[in-house]
Amino acid sequence: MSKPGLPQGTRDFSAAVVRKRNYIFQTIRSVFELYGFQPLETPAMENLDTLMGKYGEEGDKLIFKILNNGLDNPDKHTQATEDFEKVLSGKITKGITERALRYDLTIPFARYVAMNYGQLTLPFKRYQIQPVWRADRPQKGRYREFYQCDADVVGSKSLLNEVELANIYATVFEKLGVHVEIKINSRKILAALAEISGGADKMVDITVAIDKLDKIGLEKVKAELSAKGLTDDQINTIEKYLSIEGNDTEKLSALQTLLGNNATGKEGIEEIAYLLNYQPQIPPGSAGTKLQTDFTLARGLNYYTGIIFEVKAIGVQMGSIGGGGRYDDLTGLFGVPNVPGVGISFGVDRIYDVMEELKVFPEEVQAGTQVLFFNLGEAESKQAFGLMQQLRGKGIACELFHETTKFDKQFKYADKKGIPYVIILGSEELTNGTCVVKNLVKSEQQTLQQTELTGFKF
RNA sequence: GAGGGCGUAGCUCAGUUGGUUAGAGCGUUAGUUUGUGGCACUAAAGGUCGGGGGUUCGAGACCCCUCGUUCUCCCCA
Repeated sequence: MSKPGLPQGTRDFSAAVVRKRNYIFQTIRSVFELYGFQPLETPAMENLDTLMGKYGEEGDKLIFKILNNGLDNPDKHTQATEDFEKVLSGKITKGITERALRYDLTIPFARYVAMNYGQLTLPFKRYQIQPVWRADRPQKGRYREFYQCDADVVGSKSLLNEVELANIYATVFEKLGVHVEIKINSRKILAALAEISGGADKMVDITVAIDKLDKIGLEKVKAELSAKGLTDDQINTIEKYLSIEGNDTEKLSALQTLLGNNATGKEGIEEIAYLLNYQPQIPPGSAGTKLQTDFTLARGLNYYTGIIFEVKAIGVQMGSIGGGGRYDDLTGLFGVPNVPGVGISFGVDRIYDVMEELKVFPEEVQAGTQVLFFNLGEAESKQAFGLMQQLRGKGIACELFHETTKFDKQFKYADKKGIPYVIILGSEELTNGTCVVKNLVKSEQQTLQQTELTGFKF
Protein backbone atom coordinates (compact mmCIF):
# COMPACT_ATOMS: atom_id res chain seq x y z
CA MET A 1 0.00 0.00 0.00
CA SER A 2 1.37 3.37 -0.92
CA LYS A 3 1.60 6.17 1.58
CA PRO A 4 -0.89 9.00 1.26
CA GLY A 5 0.33 12.48 0.50
CA LEU A 6 -0.81 16.06 0.19
CA PRO A 7 -1.43 17.98 -3.01
CA GLN A 8 1.59 20.04 -3.92
CA GLY A 9 1.82 23.36 -2.12
CA THR A 10 -0.72 22.52 0.59
CA ARG A 11 -0.10 21.85 4.26
CA ASP A 12 -1.63 20.27 7.35
CA PHE A 13 -1.53 22.42 10.45
CA SER A 14 -1.03 20.68 13.78
CA ALA A 15 -2.46 21.97 17.06
CA ALA A 16 0.42 24.23 17.97
CA VAL A 17 0.48 25.85 14.54
CA VAL A 18 -3.28 26.27 14.36
CA ARG A 19 -3.29 28.05 17.71
CA LYS A 20 -0.59 30.45 16.62
CA ARG A 21 -2.28 31.11 13.30
CA ASN A 22 -5.59 31.70 15.05
CA TYR A 23 -3.87 34.21 17.27
CA ILE A 24 -2.83 36.15 14.18
CA PHE A 25 -6.29 35.87 12.63
CA GLN A 26 -7.97 37.00 15.85
CA THR A 27 -5.68 39.97 16.19
CA ILE A 28 -6.31 41.12 12.65
CA ARG A 29 -10.03 40.45 12.90
CA SER A 30 -10.42 42.38 16.13
CA VAL A 31 -8.63 45.41 14.70
CA PHE A 32 -10.73 45.30 11.53
CA GLU A 33 -13.86 45.28 13.70
CA LEU A 34 -12.47 48.09 15.83
CA TYR A 35 -12.25 50.26 12.74
CA GLY A 36 -15.83 49.55 11.73
CA PHE A 37 -15.28 46.93 9.04
CA GLN A 38 -17.92 44.24 8.54
CA PRO A 39 -17.15 40.60 7.81
CA LEU A 40 -17.90 39.05 4.44
CA GLU A 41 -17.42 35.50 3.24
CA THR A 42 -17.74 34.32 -0.33
CA PRO A 43 -17.72 30.79 -1.80
CA ALA A 44 -14.50 28.89 -2.40
CA MET A 45 -15.50 28.64 -6.05
CA GLU A 46 -16.68 31.28 -8.48
CA ASN A 47 -17.94 31.11 -12.01
CA LEU A 48 -14.93 31.00 -14.27
CA ASP A 49 -16.22 34.09 -16.10
CA THR A 50 -15.99 36.09 -12.93
CA LEU A 51 -12.30 35.37 -12.55
CA MET A 52 -10.90 35.06 -16.06
CA GLY A 53 -9.17 38.09 -17.49
CA LYS A 54 -8.92 39.91 -14.18
CA TYR A 55 -5.38 38.99 -13.23
CA GLY A 56 -3.62 39.28 -16.54
CA GLU A 57 -2.57 36.53 -18.89
CA GLU A 58 -0.20 35.04 -16.33
CA GLY A 59 -2.92 35.06 -13.70
CA ASP A 60 -5.42 33.24 -15.88
CA LYS A 61 -3.02 30.32 -16.12
CA LEU A 62 -2.70 30.19 -12.36
CA ILE A 63 -6.41 29.89 -11.70
CA PHE A 64 -7.43 26.42 -10.52
CA LYS A 65 -10.20 25.29 -12.83
CA ILE A 66 -12.79 22.77 -11.72
CA LEU A 67 -13.78 19.99 -14.09
CA ASN A 68 -17.49 19.89 -14.91
CA ASN A 69 -19.50 16.97 -13.66
CA GLY A 70 -21.33 14.62 -15.99
CA LEU A 71 -18.76 14.61 -18.78
CA ASP A 72 -18.99 10.83 -18.84
CA ASN A 73 -22.63 10.99 -19.95
CA PRO A 74 -22.66 8.99 -23.23
CA ASP A 75 -25.14 11.42 -24.83
CA LYS A 76 -22.60 14.20 -24.50
CA HIS A 77 -19.51 12.32 -25.64
CA THR A 78 -19.27 13.93 -29.04
CA GLN A 79 -19.57 17.43 -27.63
CA ALA A 80 -17.26 16.67 -24.72
CA THR A 81 -14.59 15.26 -27.01
CA GLU A 82 -14.79 18.33 -29.20
CA ASP A 83 -14.57 20.62 -26.20
CA PHE A 84 -11.63 18.73 -24.83
CA GLU A 85 -9.76 19.23 -28.07
CA LYS A 86 -10.12 22.97 -27.47
CA VAL A 87 -8.70 22.63 -23.98
CA LEU A 88 -5.75 20.70 -25.37
CA SER A 89 -5.02 23.58 -27.70
CA GLY A 90 -5.01 25.99 -24.79
CA LYS A 91 -8.54 27.35 -24.92
CA ILE A 92 -10.77 27.27 -21.88
CA THR A 93 -14.27 26.17 -22.70
CA LYS A 94 -17.43 26.04 -20.63
CA GLY A 95 -18.18 22.58 -21.84
CA ILE A 96 -15.29 21.28 -19.77
CA THR A 97 -15.00 23.78 -16.95
CA GLU A 98 -17.25 26.59 -15.85
CA ARG A 99 -16.16 27.03 -12.24
CA ALA A 100 -12.86 27.81 -10.59
CA LEU A 101 -11.34 28.25 -7.15
CA ARG A 102 -11.05 31.75 -5.77
CA TYR A 103 -7.71 33.31 -6.75
CA ASP A 104 -7.87 36.28 -4.40
CA LEU A 105 -10.45 38.06 -2.26
CA THR A 106 -10.62 41.32 -4.14
CA ILE A 107 -12.37 40.19 -7.32
CA PRO A 108 -15.01 38.16 -5.44
CA PHE A 109 -15.54 41.26 -3.33
CA ALA A 110 -15.96 43.42 -6.44
CA ARG A 111 -18.44 40.85 -7.74
CA TYR A 112 -20.33 41.02 -4.46
CA VAL A 113 -20.44 44.81 -4.53
CA ALA A 114 -21.65 44.80 -8.12
CA MET A 115 -24.40 42.28 -7.28
CA ASN A 116 -25.57 44.09 -4.15
CA TYR A 117 -24.80 47.68 -5.02
CA GLY A 118 -28.39 48.87 -4.42
CA GLN A 119 -28.53 47.55 -0.88
CA LEU A 120 -25.12 48.64 0.35
CA THR A 121 -24.64 51.62 2.63
CA LEU A 122 -21.76 53.58 1.17
CA PRO A 123 -18.99 53.83 1.93
CA PHE A 124 -19.05 50.09 2.34
CA LYS A 125 -16.32 48.74 4.59
CA ARG A 126 -15.80 45.00 4.58
CA TYR A 127 -13.13 42.63 5.76
CA GLN A 128 -12.61 39.08 4.59
CA ILE A 129 -10.36 36.33 5.94
CA GLN A 130 -10.41 33.24 3.75
CA PRO A 131 -8.08 30.94 1.85
CA VAL A 132 -7.30 31.42 -1.82
CA TRP A 133 -5.79 29.01 -4.33
CA ARG A 134 -3.23 29.44 -7.06
CA ALA A 135 -1.79 26.84 -9.43
CA ASP A 136 1.61 28.39 -8.93
CA ARG A 137 4.91 26.57 -8.58
CA PRO A 138 5.39 26.39 -4.81
CA GLN A 139 8.60 27.57 -3.20
CA LYS A 140 9.73 29.23 0.00
CA GLY A 141 6.93 31.33 1.47
CA ARG A 142 4.71 30.43 -1.45
CA TYR A 143 1.88 27.96 -1.41
CA ARG A 144 -0.98 26.78 -3.58
CA GLU A 145 -3.40 27.30 -0.75
CA PHE A 146 -2.93 30.28 1.53
CA TYR A 147 -4.94 32.81 3.49
CA GLN A 148 -5.56 36.40 2.69
CA CYS A 149 -6.92 38.94 5.17
CA ASP A 150 -8.33 41.89 3.31
CA ALA A 151 -10.01 45.10 4.39
CA ASP A 152 -11.49 47.36 1.73
CA VAL A 153 -13.58 50.50 1.59
CA VAL A 154 -15.61 51.21 -1.53
CA GLY A 155 -17.66 54.23 -2.42
CA SER A 156 -15.40 56.92 -1.03
CA LYS A 157 -12.58 58.92 -2.52
CA SER A 158 -11.54 60.43 0.77
CA LEU A 159 -7.92 60.03 1.73
CA LEU A 160 -9.11 59.52 5.28
CA ASN A 161 -9.69 55.94 4.25
CA GLU A 162 -6.00 55.57 3.46
CA VAL A 163 -5.21 57.11 6.84
CA GLU A 164 -7.47 54.59 8.56
CA LEU A 165 -5.92 51.67 6.71
CA ALA A 166 -2.42 52.81 7.59
CA ASN A 167 -3.51 52.94 11.22
CA ILE A 168 -4.86 49.41 10.94
CA TYR A 169 -1.48 48.21 9.74
CA ALA A 170 0.30 50.01 12.54
CA THR A 171 -2.13 48.73 15.19
CA VAL A 172 -2.10 45.10 14.07
CA PHE A 173 1.67 44.80 13.90
CA GLU A 174 2.01 46.65 17.17
CA LYS A 175 -0.30 44.08 18.78
CA LEU A 176 1.56 41.21 17.21
CA GLY A 177 4.88 42.57 18.40
CA VAL A 178 6.39 42.82 14.92
CA HIS A 179 8.33 45.93 14.04
CA VAL A 180 7.53 47.00 10.53
CA GLU A 181 8.06 49.73 8.05
CA ILE A 182 5.04 50.85 6.08
CA LYS A 183 6.16 52.07 2.71
CA ILE A 184 3.93 54.26 0.60
CA ASN A 185 3.99 55.55 -2.92
CA SER A 186 1.44 56.72 -5.45
CA ARG A 187 0.66 55.21 -8.80
CA LYS A 188 0.03 58.77 -9.93
CA ILE A 189 3.67 59.59 -9.35
CA LEU A 190 4.70 56.52 -11.33
CA ALA A 191 2.29 57.51 -14.08
CA ALA A 192 3.74 61.01 -14.11
CA LEU A 193 7.24 59.60 -14.34
CA ALA A 194 6.19 57.54 -17.33
CA GLU A 195 4.67 60.65 -18.94
CA ILE A 196 7.62 62.98 -18.47
CA SER A 197 10.13 60.39 -19.54
CA GLY A 198 8.06 60.15 -22.69
CA GLY A 199 7.03 56.58 -22.23
CA ALA A 200 3.45 56.79 -21.01
CA ASP A 201 2.64 53.62 -22.91
CA LYS A 202 5.57 51.92 -21.19
CA MET A 203 4.32 52.55 -17.68
CA VAL A 204 3.91 48.86 -16.92
CA ASP A 205 7.43 48.03 -18.09
CA ILE A 206 8.84 50.93 -16.12
CA THR A 207 7.10 50.02 -12.90
CA VAL A 208 8.01 46.35 -13.21
CA ALA A 209 11.65 47.28 -13.70
CA ILE A 210 12.03 49.83 -10.91
CA ASP A 211 10.16 47.61 -8.48
CA LYS A 212 13.16 45.30 -8.65
CA LEU A 213 15.67 48.00 -7.76
CA ASP A 214 16.56 46.75 -4.29
CA LYS A 215 16.70 43.21 -5.59
CA ILE A 216 18.85 43.48 -8.71
CA GLY A 217 20.47 46.93 -8.47
CA LEU A 218 20.46 50.05 -10.61
CA GLU A 219 22.54 48.75 -13.49
CA LYS A 220 20.33 45.76 -14.13
CA VAL A 221 17.22 47.90 -13.88
CA LYS A 222 18.67 50.18 -16.54
CA ALA A 223 19.54 47.16 -18.66
CA GLU A 224 15.99 45.86 -18.36
CA LEU A 225 14.53 49.25 -19.33
CA SER A 226 16.84 49.37 -22.29
CA ALA A 227 15.74 45.90 -23.30
CA LYS A 228 12.13 47.08 -23.16
CA GLY A 229 12.96 49.70 -25.77
CA LEU A 230 13.42 52.84 -23.71
CA THR A 231 15.89 55.41 -24.98
CA ASP A 232 18.94 56.56 -23.06
CA ASP A 233 17.24 59.89 -22.41
CA GLN A 234 14.24 58.20 -20.92
CA ILE A 235 16.38 55.95 -18.79
CA ASN A 236 18.31 58.98 -17.66
CA THR A 237 15.15 60.61 -16.32
CA ILE A 238 14.22 57.42 -14.55
CA GLU A 239 17.66 57.19 -13.01
CA LYS A 240 17.29 60.71 -11.63
CA TYR A 241 13.97 59.66 -10.17
CA LEU A 242 15.47 56.60 -8.54
CA SER A 243 18.36 58.50 -7.03
CA ILE A 244 16.14 60.90 -5.06
CA GLU A 245 17.27 60.80 -1.45
CA GLY A 246 16.89 62.53 1.90
CA ASN A 247 14.10 62.80 4.42
CA ASP A 248 10.50 62.77 3.29
CA THR A 249 10.24 66.54 2.88
CA GLU A 250 13.44 66.68 0.85
CA LYS A 251 12.38 63.75 -1.27
CA LEU A 252 9.00 65.27 -2.04
CA SER A 253 10.48 68.60 -3.07
CA ALA A 254 13.09 66.90 -5.24
CA LEU A 255 10.31 64.91 -6.83
CA GLN A 256 8.32 68.09 -7.36
CA THR A 257 11.24 69.58 -9.22
CA LEU A 258 11.71 66.49 -11.36
CA LEU A 259 8.07 66.09 -12.30
CA GLY A 260 7.57 69.82 -12.88
CA ASN A 261 4.07 70.81 -13.83
CA ASN A 262 2.77 67.37 -14.58
CA ALA A 263 -0.80 67.41 -13.24
CA THR A 264 -0.99 63.74 -12.31
CA GLY A 265 2.32 63.98 -10.55
CA LYS A 266 1.16 66.96 -8.52
CA GLU A 267 -1.88 65.08 -7.33
CA GLY A 268 0.28 62.14 -6.32
CA ILE A 269 2.66 64.35 -4.38
CA GLU A 270 -0.20 66.10 -2.60
CA GLU A 271 -1.71 62.79 -1.60
CA ILE A 272 1.56 61.50 -0.21
CA ALA A 273 2.06 64.75 1.70
CA TYR A 274 -1.45 64.46 3.13
CA LEU A 275 -0.78 60.95 4.40
CA LEU A 276 2.62 61.86 5.83
CA ASN A 277 0.96 64.67 7.70
CA TYR A 278 -1.41 62.14 9.24
CA GLN A 279 1.08 59.65 10.65
CA PRO A 280 -0.42 56.65 12.43
CA GLN A 281 -1.67 57.49 15.88
CA ILE A 282 -1.77 54.39 17.96
CA PRO A 283 -1.87 53.86 21.72
CA PRO A 284 1.03 54.97 23.89
CA GLY A 285 3.91 52.64 24.51
CA SER A 286 3.85 51.67 20.89
CA ALA A 287 6.80 51.34 18.58
CA GLY A 288 5.64 54.45 16.75
CA THR A 289 5.44 52.92 13.31
CA LYS A 290 5.83 55.60 10.67
CA LEU A 291 4.87 55.80 7.05
CA GLN A 292 7.85 56.08 4.78
CA THR A 293 7.89 57.09 1.18
CA ASP A 294 9.49 54.71 -1.26
CA PHE A 295 9.31 55.88 -4.84
CA THR A 296 10.52 52.54 -6.12
CA LEU A 297 7.45 50.83 -4.73
CA ALA A 298 5.22 49.69 -7.59
CA ARG A 299 3.10 46.68 -6.52
CA GLY A 300 1.05 44.32 -8.65
CA LEU A 301 0.25 46.32 -11.69
CA ASN A 302 -3.38 45.47 -12.16
CA TYR A 303 -5.97 47.76 -10.72
CA TYR A 304 -4.13 50.22 -8.45
CA THR A 305 -4.48 53.86 -9.38
CA GLY A 306 -3.61 55.99 -6.32
CA ILE A 307 -1.76 55.52 -3.05
CA ILE A 308 -0.08 52.13 -2.69
CA PHE A 309 1.15 50.46 0.49
CA GLU A 310 3.62 47.78 1.30
CA VAL A 311 4.64 46.46 4.71
CA LYS A 312 7.96 44.83 5.50
CA ALA A 313 9.15 43.38 8.78
CA ILE A 314 12.26 44.94 10.27
CA GLY A 315 15.06 42.58 11.21
CA VAL A 316 13.90 39.60 9.19
CA GLN A 317 14.74 38.48 5.70
CA MET A 318 11.30 38.17 4.15
CA GLY A 319 9.30 39.61 1.30
CA SER A 320 6.37 41.92 1.95
CA ILE A 321 3.93 40.80 4.62
CA GLY A 322 1.18 43.16 3.60
CA GLY A 323 0.18 45.43 0.80
CA GLY A 324 -2.62 47.33 -0.79
CA GLY A 325 -3.71 50.53 -2.38
CA ARG A 326 -6.39 52.58 -4.05
CA TYR A 327 -8.20 51.48 -7.13
CA ASP A 328 -10.84 53.26 -9.17
CA ASP A 329 -13.70 51.48 -10.76
CA LEU A 330 -12.96 47.91 -9.82
CA THR A 331 -16.64 47.02 -10.12
CA GLY A 332 -16.73 48.51 -13.59
CA LEU A 333 -15.64 45.06 -14.72
CA PHE A 334 -19.02 43.82 -13.52
CA GLY A 335 -21.16 46.58 -14.95
CA VAL A 336 -21.25 48.98 -12.00
CA PRO A 337 -18.95 51.87 -12.91
CA ASN A 338 -17.55 54.70 -10.81
CA VAL A 339 -17.16 52.96 -7.47
CA PRO A 340 -13.76 53.97 -6.15
CA GLY A 341 -12.14 51.93 -3.44
CA VAL A 342 -9.05 51.33 -1.39
CA GLY A 343 -7.92 48.25 0.46
CA ILE A 344 -5.14 46.46 2.28
CA SER A 345 -4.17 42.85 2.73
CA PHE A 346 -2.23 40.87 5.32
CA GLY A 347 -0.11 37.87 4.33
CA VAL A 348 -0.77 35.58 7.28
CA ASP A 349 1.52 32.76 6.20
CA ARG A 350 4.48 35.08 5.99
CA ILE A 351 3.56 36.93 9.16
CA TYR A 352 3.58 33.54 10.85
CA ASP A 353 7.10 32.81 9.61
CA VAL A 354 8.31 36.23 10.71
CA MET A 355 6.82 35.86 14.19
CA GLU A 356 8.29 32.41 14.55
CA GLU A 357 11.71 33.72 13.63
CA LEU A 358 11.41 36.68 15.99
CA LYS A 359 9.94 34.44 18.71
CA VAL A 360 7.17 36.87 19.54
CA PHE A 361 4.26 34.47 20.01
CA PRO A 362 2.96 34.85 23.58
CA GLU A 363 3.09 31.68 25.64
CA GLU A 364 -0.63 31.76 26.50
CA VAL A 365 -1.36 31.09 22.85
CA GLN A 366 -0.44 27.46 23.38
CA ALA A 367 -2.89 26.84 26.24
CA GLY A 368 -4.74 23.58 25.64
CA THR A 369 -6.09 21.14 28.22
CA GLN A 370 -5.59 22.48 31.74
CA VAL A 371 -6.43 19.45 33.86
CA LEU A 372 -6.06 15.71 33.42
CA PHE A 373 -8.09 13.43 35.70
CA PHE A 374 -6.36 10.15 36.33
CA ASN A 375 -8.34 7.03 35.61
CA LEU A 376 -7.80 4.65 38.50
CA GLY A 377 -10.72 2.25 38.30
CA GLU A 378 -14.35 2.13 37.35
CA ALA A 379 -15.90 3.67 40.45
CA GLU A 380 -13.05 6.15 40.75
CA SER A 381 -13.29 7.37 37.17
CA LYS A 382 -17.07 7.66 37.42
CA GLN A 383 -16.64 10.01 40.35
CA ALA A 384 -13.87 11.83 38.50
CA PHE A 385 -16.12 12.21 35.48
CA GLY A 386 -18.70 14.05 37.56
CA LEU A 387 -16.06 16.42 38.92
CA MET A 388 -14.65 16.94 35.46
CA GLN A 389 -18.05 18.02 34.13
CA GLN A 390 -18.30 20.55 36.94
CA LEU A 391 -14.91 22.01 36.03
CA ARG A 392 -15.84 22.12 32.36
CA GLY A 393 -18.94 23.99 33.42
CA LYS A 394 -16.57 26.58 34.88
CA GLY A 395 -14.83 26.87 31.53
CA ILE A 396 -11.77 24.84 32.43
CA ALA A 397 -10.52 22.48 29.71
CA CYS A 398 -10.32 18.96 31.17
CA GLU A 399 -9.72 15.41 30.12
CA LEU A 400 -10.23 12.08 31.85
CA PHE A 401 -7.59 9.50 30.92
CA HIS A 402 -9.18 7.06 28.52
CA GLU A 403 -8.40 3.84 30.37
CA THR A 404 -7.44 2.54 33.75
CA THR A 405 -3.70 2.05 33.75
CA LYS A 406 -0.66 2.70 35.82
CA PHE A 407 0.41 6.16 36.92
CA ASP A 408 3.44 6.13 34.72
CA LYS A 409 1.49 6.24 31.48
CA GLN A 410 -1.01 8.78 32.68
CA PHE A 411 1.73 11.13 33.82
CA LYS A 412 3.54 10.78 30.55
CA TYR A 413 0.39 11.60 28.65
CA ALA A 414 -0.04 14.81 30.67
CA ASP A 415 3.60 15.66 30.10
CA LYS A 416 3.51 15.23 26.40
CA LYS A 417 0.35 17.20 25.96
CA GLY A 418 1.69 19.94 28.19
CA ILE A 419 -1.20 19.62 30.62
CA PRO A 420 -0.18 21.56 33.75
CA TYR A 421 -2.45 19.89 36.34
CA VAL A 422 -3.42 16.31 37.13
CA ILE A 423 -6.10 15.27 39.58
CA ILE A 424 -5.62 11.97 41.30
CA LEU A 425 -8.76 10.29 42.56
CA GLY A 426 -8.10 6.69 43.59
CA SER A 427 -9.74 4.27 45.99
CA GLU A 428 -8.42 6.12 49.03
CA GLU A 429 -9.74 9.49 47.88
CA LEU A 430 -12.99 7.90 46.79
CA THR A 431 -13.75 6.71 50.31
CA ASN A 432 -12.92 9.95 52.10
CA GLY A 433 -14.31 12.35 49.48
CA THR A 434 -11.02 14.04 48.61
CA CYS A 435 -8.80 14.37 45.57
CA VAL A 436 -5.17 15.21 45.00
CA VAL A 437 -4.42 18.17 42.76
CA LYS A 438 -0.90 18.10 41.44
CA ASN A 439 0.81 20.90 39.58
CA LEU A 440 3.24 19.23 37.22
CA VAL A 441 5.14 22.38 36.44
CA LYS A 442 5.98 23.19 40.04
CA SER A 443 5.93 19.57 41.15
CA GLU A 444 3.66 20.48 44.05
CA GLN A 445 0.51 18.73 45.17
CA GLN A 446 -2.24 19.21 47.71
CA THR A 447 -5.23 17.27 48.91
CA LEU A 448 -8.62 18.94 48.60
CA GLN A 449 -12.17 18.02 49.47
CA GLN A 450 -13.94 17.16 46.21
CA THR A 451 -16.48 19.90 47.01
CA GLU A 452 -13.69 22.49 47.02
CA LEU A 453 -12.50 21.61 43.55
CA THR A 454 -14.68 24.02 41.59
CA GLY A 455 -13.33 26.88 43.67
CA PHE A 456 -9.71 25.91 43.00
CA LYS A 457 -7.66 28.38 41.03
CA PHE A 458 -6.05 26.54 38.14
C1' G B 1 7.29 28.22 -18.76
C1' A B 2 13.10 27.38 -17.61
C1' G B 3 16.88 25.32 -14.41
C1' G B 4 19.18 22.85 -9.87
C1' G B 5 18.87 19.61 -5.17
C1' C B 6 16.72 15.53 -2.66
C1' G B 7 13.61 10.56 -2.30
C1' U B 8 16.79 4.67 2.67
C1' A B 9 12.28 2.49 9.39
C1' G B 10 6.46 6.43 11.80
C1' C B 11 10.13 11.11 11.89
C1' U B 12 15.34 13.20 11.08
C1' C B 13 19.16 11.15 8.60
C1' A B 14 24.15 7.76 8.06
C1' G B 15 25.51 4.10 4.50
C1' U B 16 33.33 4.48 2.26
C1' U B 17 36.26 3.47 -4.75
C1' G B 18 29.71 -1.05 -6.35
C1' G B 19 30.84 -6.54 -2.20
C1' U B 20 27.94 -11.22 2.70
C1' U B 21 22.28 -10.65 6.77
C1' A B 22 21.00 -2.14 5.08
C1' G B 23 22.36 1.10 10.34
C1' A B 24 21.87 5.28 14.20
C1' G B 25 19.07 8.87 16.95
C1' C B 26 14.18 10.23 18.09
C1' G B 27 9.33 8.11 18.41
C1' U B 28 6.20 3.56 19.47
C1' U B 29 5.39 -0.91 22.59
C1' A B 30 6.89 -3.81 26.78
C1' G B 31 9.91 -4.34 31.14
C1' U B 32 13.25 -2.69 35.40
C1' U B 33 8.79 0.03 38.79
C1' U B 34 0.93 -3.05 41.14
C1' G B 35 -0.41 4.94 44.01
C1' U B 36 3.50 9.68 41.87
C1' G B 37 5.80 11.77 35.61
C1' G B 38 10.14 14.01 33.01
C1' C B 39 15.94 10.78 33.72
C1' A B 40 18.41 6.11 33.06
C1' C B 41 18.94 1.07 31.54
C1' U B 42 17.08 -3.50 28.87
C1' A B 43 14.31 -5.63 25.02
C1' A B 44 10.87 -5.81 20.93
C1' A B 45 8.20 -4.27 16.74
C1' G B 46 9.04 -1.48 12.46
C1' G B 47 12.33 -1.56 5.26
C1' U B 48 9.68 -3.84 -2.08
C1' C B 49 16.26 1.53 -0.17
C1' G B 50 9.88 6.18 -4.49
C1' G B 51 8.62 3.12 -9.17
C1' G B 52 10.32 0.85 -13.93
C1' G B 53 14.27 -0.52 -17.07
C1' G B 54 19.65 -1.07 -17.93
C1' U B 55 25.19 -1.96 -16.85
C1' U B 56 27.61 -5.85 -13.65
C1' C B 57 29.52 -12.19 -11.14
C1' G B 58 27.25 -8.61 -7.68
C1' A B 59 23.44 -2.16 -7.36
C1' G B 60 20.76 1.50 -1.76
C1' A B 61 25.19 3.38 -4.53
C1' C B 62 26.50 3.83 -11.58
C1' C B 63 23.29 5.05 -16.39
C1' C B 64 18.31 6.04 -18.71
C1' C B 65 13.09 6.86 -18.02
C1' U B 66 9.21 8.05 -14.67
C1' C B 67 6.68 9.78 -10.27
C1' G B 68 7.00 12.70 -5.86
C1' U B 69 9.11 16.63 -3.22
C1' U B 70 12.00 21.02 -2.49
C1' C B 71 14.62 25.43 -4.05
C1' U B 72 15.94 29.32 -7.77
C1' C B 73 14.40 32.39 -12.09
C1' C B 74 9.69 34.37 -14.23
C1' C B 75 5.48 36.09 -11.46
C1' C B 76 3.33 36.80 -6.97
C1' A B 77 1.23 36.96 -1.05
